[in-house]
Amino acid sequence: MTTSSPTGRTAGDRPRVRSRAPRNTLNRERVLDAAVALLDRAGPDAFTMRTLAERLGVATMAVYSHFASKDEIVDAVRVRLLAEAKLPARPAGGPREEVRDLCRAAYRLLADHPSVLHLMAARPPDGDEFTLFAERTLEALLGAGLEREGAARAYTALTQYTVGAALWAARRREPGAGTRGSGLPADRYPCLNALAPELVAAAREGTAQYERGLDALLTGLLGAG
Amino acid sequence: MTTSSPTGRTAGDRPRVRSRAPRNTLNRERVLDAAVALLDRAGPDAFTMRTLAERLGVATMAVYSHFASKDEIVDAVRVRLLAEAKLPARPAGGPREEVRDLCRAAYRLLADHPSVLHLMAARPPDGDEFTLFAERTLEALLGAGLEREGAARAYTALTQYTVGAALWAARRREPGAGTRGSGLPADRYPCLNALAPELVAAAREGTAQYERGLDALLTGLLGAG
DNA sequence: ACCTGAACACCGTTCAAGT
DNA sequence: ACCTGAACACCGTTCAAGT
Repeated sequence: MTTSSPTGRTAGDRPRVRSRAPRNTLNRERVLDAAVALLDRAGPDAFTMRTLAERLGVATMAVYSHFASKDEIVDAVRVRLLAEAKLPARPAGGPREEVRDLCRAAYRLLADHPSVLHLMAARPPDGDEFTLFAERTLEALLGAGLEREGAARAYTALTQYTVGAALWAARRREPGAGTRGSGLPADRYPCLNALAPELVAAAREGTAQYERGLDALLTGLLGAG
Repeated sequence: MTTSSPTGRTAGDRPRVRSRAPRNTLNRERVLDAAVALLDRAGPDAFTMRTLAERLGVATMAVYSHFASKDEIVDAVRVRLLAEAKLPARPAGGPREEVRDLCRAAYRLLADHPSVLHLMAARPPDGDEFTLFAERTLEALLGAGLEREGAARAYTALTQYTVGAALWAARRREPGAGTRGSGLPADRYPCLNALAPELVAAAREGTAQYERGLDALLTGLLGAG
């Protein structure tokens, strides 16, 4: 990836020496690109103003010329990724299928970008940035026959379930997870022991597990359509 | 709260001066008590080894005589609170009611202790410490007629929904939340605008909203019992 | 064995200074 | 206007020392 440096710097013993960066290397766009990449690749713990600046090849404080604080960057990342979410085209199947496809798209976004997940868990979207998804979901719920309060409740429940499921799946994907079920006294916890393989499978599955639960929730909310 | 100090220290200008604490002031129990209190009262961001030690009236490093790291304390807090969770007595109503009551108890625990919520979101329980809740829920799901795989999937979906809903409710309870719905172009987002009051109400409700969604999910999972 | 204070390697952010 | 480096007030944790 590292082609010959345009600055012609010799690969000396103190590579940290950075001659002053060109006047307009940075802008909000470039900062956000690097932020998303860093967040997705290294996780929220490694998302640091110092390493972010390092990836950008610039001094730490240069970033503060474009964002007032780390929180402002985090907010902007969330807005960008939610805006990027590709919502499905309106399906032919009717309102129930549309709700299902919209939720699947939201789940996929969260599963693909663990960073957004973390950001959503820390501060659930409460308006402007989530508008398109919310609008179309509410429209479909109303189209499915729910009255106003029922549609609002159904939308909330669907979003809560989607975030919870994505969070679960993301954590299961991390290093030390998965090898459990042992160490439980079989006489005290017979069901847990008997169903250990199925539980591990359900936890490992992610998408398939989510979609089964989603169908159940939709059935409960909309009827057995 | 501050009664006269047993050490007879004069209320001088440097209250930070702490004469050596008695030999056995600390133990794991006392550390965990203070940790839970601090976590619940001040939130995860304020949960610091330094302030924890301060609450205990002891030097920061004293805590490390009983726990190897901050993570170990966090794990122990999670285990303790999950163990403390009061599960409901077996109801007369049958398996569906038992599942519902177990989930409500789990939601109440998470809602009452935002700290556990944060800890669960960061690392969902994967075995030993969650055993009793899992065992009884799985037993009831099998009793409701689900086969092994169906029970495991249902348990997973219920837990995911419960964590997601509690997370949502907890964040809604924080300072700047609630006053939204304005600023949206009504022609682009007609449903969102029309349902704004209902959405705010659903988000604000917490428990009632959770229980409606739970009933829907149970209906979808178990049939219209 | 248990508690302490100084110190180390981090972190986000302020500030005065460079161009 | 934009970028830089030193500095400040934090953080978790190591270490040598006290009792």
